[in-house]
Amino acid sequence: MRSAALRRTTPGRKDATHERIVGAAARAIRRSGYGGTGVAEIMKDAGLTHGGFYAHFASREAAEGLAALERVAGAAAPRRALPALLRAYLSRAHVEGVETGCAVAALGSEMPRQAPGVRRAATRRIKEMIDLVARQSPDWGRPGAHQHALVTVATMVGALVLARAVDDPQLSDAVREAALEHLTP
Amino acid sequence: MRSAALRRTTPGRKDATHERIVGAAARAIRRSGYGGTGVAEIMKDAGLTHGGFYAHFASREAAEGLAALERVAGAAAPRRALPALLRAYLSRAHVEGVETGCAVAALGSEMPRQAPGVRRAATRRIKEMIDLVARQSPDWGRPGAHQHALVTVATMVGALVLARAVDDPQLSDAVREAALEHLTP
DNA sequence: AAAGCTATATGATGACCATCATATGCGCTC
DNA sequence: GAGCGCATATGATGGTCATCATATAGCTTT
Repeated sequence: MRSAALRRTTPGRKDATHERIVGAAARAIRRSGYGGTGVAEIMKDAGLTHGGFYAHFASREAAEGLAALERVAGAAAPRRALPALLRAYLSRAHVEGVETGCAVAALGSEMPRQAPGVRRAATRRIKEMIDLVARQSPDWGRPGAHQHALVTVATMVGALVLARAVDDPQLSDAVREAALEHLTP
Repeated sequence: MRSAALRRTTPGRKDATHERIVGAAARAIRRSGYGGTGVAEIMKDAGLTHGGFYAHFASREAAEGLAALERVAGAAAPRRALPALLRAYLSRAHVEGVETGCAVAALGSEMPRQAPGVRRAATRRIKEMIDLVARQSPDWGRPGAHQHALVTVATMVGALVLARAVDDPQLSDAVREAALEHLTP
């Protein structure tokens, strides 16, 4: 059906498809939420059909646990300094790019009702995000630096959630910009 | 079936039931999310059965739009001064009381994919929350006060979302307390 | 106190979805 | 270059859920 992209049995190719499915699941879940994402949607996103899903995962839940572990653009990517990270995190592009952006903001309020495995993965991601911010903070090492990172992350996530939730573009921009100015000295 | 609570046709009683259903829907939605809340769950919460739902609402979506408008404890309630409001909002009780707490934190990351009516209602709630904080801020009226309120609300919501998302009680408390100390001077 | 109006209950229907059994067809091996 | 093994596709099945048609029962009016 597809041309060259779809070798069938070459050793190691299954793993590639597997990762493609996980990536598609991560995107679909951020787009449609945990409950709203069906197996069919995930597989269509990966360019496959729903039946083949179970050659890779035991159940939908298993896949969602993994997908939560998927690399999170906003949380893990940039090694730049804090101001640049903040500008990227609080950019209009990130507000509009729910599907590929920070999963903590996209799924945060759904976490309390997720399966334990999913919550564990989310907790790990959140800790990574806090550590990332803490290490890039100017007073890294001083007392209170960790607390300060907690607050910074809370403000980042809260501002992104609000800027996305609201259907008023002016308010959305105002939230982003107020948070950005507050956080960048 | 029930004893005295269930008069059938007394004028005005339908409205009371109606409000009971809206309240039940608001709780159920905060508990189970927008997609995860079924008509049966809402009606059971209201002490009725699923069929009667359609005597009150045209569809599930219609009810959900209304439920989003429902008064939100954390967002609309207290007229006290800012520090008291913050202590309540960032209390452990509020972290644990998803069902009756702030709907913005409980549903924020689900908002981008909701129906227009729901988003409009959410936007109004968020604006009310911002105004509430702005009015109670000590520098109410001075330039920048509104921007400052935006940041305060973002930090409040973000901290609550994170404290609830995480499955590590210590981290949950740390986020709450760091945000609280940062916001109360 | 009987009849009628109307709020709620019961049960049916059709859609959607996760899961699984089985079919198909691509490359690798000989 | 023919057959075989394995990844993916197809189609079936059972469960869940929203919606609706119809049944029931309590208040109200006379």
